[in-house]
Amino acid sequence: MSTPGTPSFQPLYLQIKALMVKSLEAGEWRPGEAIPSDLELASRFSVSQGTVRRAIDALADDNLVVRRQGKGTFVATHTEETVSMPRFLRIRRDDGVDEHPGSRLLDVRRGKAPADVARALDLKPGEPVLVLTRVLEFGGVPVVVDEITLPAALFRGLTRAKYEAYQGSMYGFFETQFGVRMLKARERLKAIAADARTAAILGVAPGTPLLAVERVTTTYGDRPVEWRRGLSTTLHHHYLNELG
Amino acid sequence: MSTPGTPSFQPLYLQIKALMVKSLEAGEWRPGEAIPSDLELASRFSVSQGTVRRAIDALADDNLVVRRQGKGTFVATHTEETVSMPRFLRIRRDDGVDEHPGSRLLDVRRGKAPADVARALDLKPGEPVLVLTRVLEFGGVPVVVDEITLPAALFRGLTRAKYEAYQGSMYGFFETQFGVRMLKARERLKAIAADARTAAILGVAPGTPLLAVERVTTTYGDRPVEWRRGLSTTLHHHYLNELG
DNA sequence: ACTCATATCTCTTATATAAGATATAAGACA
DNA sequence: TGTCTTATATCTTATATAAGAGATATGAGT
Repeated sequence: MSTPGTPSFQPLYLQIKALMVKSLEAGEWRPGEAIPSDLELASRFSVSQGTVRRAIDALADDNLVVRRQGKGTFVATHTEETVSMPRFLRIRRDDGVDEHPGSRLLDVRRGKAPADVARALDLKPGEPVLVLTRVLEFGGVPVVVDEITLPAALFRGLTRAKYEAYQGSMYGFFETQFGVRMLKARERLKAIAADARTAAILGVAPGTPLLAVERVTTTYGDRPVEWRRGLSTTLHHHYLNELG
Repeated sequence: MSTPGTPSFQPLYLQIKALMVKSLEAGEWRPGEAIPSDLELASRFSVSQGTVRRAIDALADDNLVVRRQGKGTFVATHTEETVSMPRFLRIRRDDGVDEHPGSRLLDVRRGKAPADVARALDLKPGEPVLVLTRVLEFGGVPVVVDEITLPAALFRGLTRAKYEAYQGSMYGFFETQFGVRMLKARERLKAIAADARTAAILGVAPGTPLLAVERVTTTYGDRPVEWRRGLSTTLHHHYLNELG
């Protein structure tokens, strides 16, 4: 019988995985780069190739690395998402066309974390944050208004000009410019009535039902590093979710 | 160079997996039962135990089977969800309490598939369907109104009385009474204004923003077998989604 | 209650082989 | 000589096998 609370037996390959996560977190292997080969890692950790493989499989399951046969295993990155669909974006066109939306930054300002956001971000209420407001446009039509709150301490030097100079996705920007890697997210969806300002941006009548998506995004160790709230018209778009 | 269209190389363990899916689909191994042990399967398919393991791992990833160390590998079932949260239900209370909602059936009627539903279910427009209407209640408070459309051919003999006699989740009912196993689902979420009837059921004002969840549920071979549309108040509840 | 045997899944190692990617050497040819 | 093509070697990950030890659950016997 195992005492509740006692950490149950952890297989070797998960221990190896944990070591590798540390290397990733410490930046020993950087996004986009290849990590050492199976055999190198096997000798480094003094385990068999098969055990290293299982550890890497687990990392690949968590989307921390990507394996490419014949080439190597690469640290996952948000900077290669410009071609495909951003990994965390679930809004789609109703007609099924897989369009990559454009992003338009409306505003960057500093502020203090309100109580609820502070709780979600593990900050003390009133700690300095950055608040970005942006619009996602499908085919030039505004569909989503995002309000993105970031702990100022992690994103020192983020300005509107800096973001606009960057070519690529927002998470790619965070990753390359601030070393903050967005790994997981938890979203809570609600339906709300459009306020006047959002309605104006989205070109709908105030009071129109909008899809509200509140997201807490985390990095290594499930540490929350982003809080955002997106409001979407769902006249010609929807939020897609696959249950498996 | 591989000719486009040529089926690319398929590893042995995936072939074994496919064979096992056939056995599951054919009902050789029934929901809740144990499948043969690793070693038995290895000898049956004339491959090593390791290869069988990988095949079973793949089945477990797809939620088709569940492994229990020391006991065996069991065919996944919806009939054991009464204790835990139903696997496909994402509506949660805002206060974080993990409550299992109650289900109240309002109506069962037969009808003909309208064009859009027919398309989603791979039926011809006008083919006979069953339409169930039910309410999900959290702590006795109605939160979701579901309209569930089923191909009549697959659910012959489904009546209100029969469902109410069954103790357990709806998918458990479908599984045990009709042999239809719900494996995957694809949901499209929108925000809409409450119509008069739904508003009355949910106890909100007509026009209140509701979360609309359209679901197409599939069984083996990605064959669609259920279409449903749920309308939820999101005053004290939300739809939870983890992105990973 | 306790121990023990046994059947199960789980993990680790070791060894081969296959398949994809890439660089380099060798040869054909103008 | 210079360039193109082909063959070869050598990386990489991917797959398969076999054998042994560990962990968990169950039931039989004491």
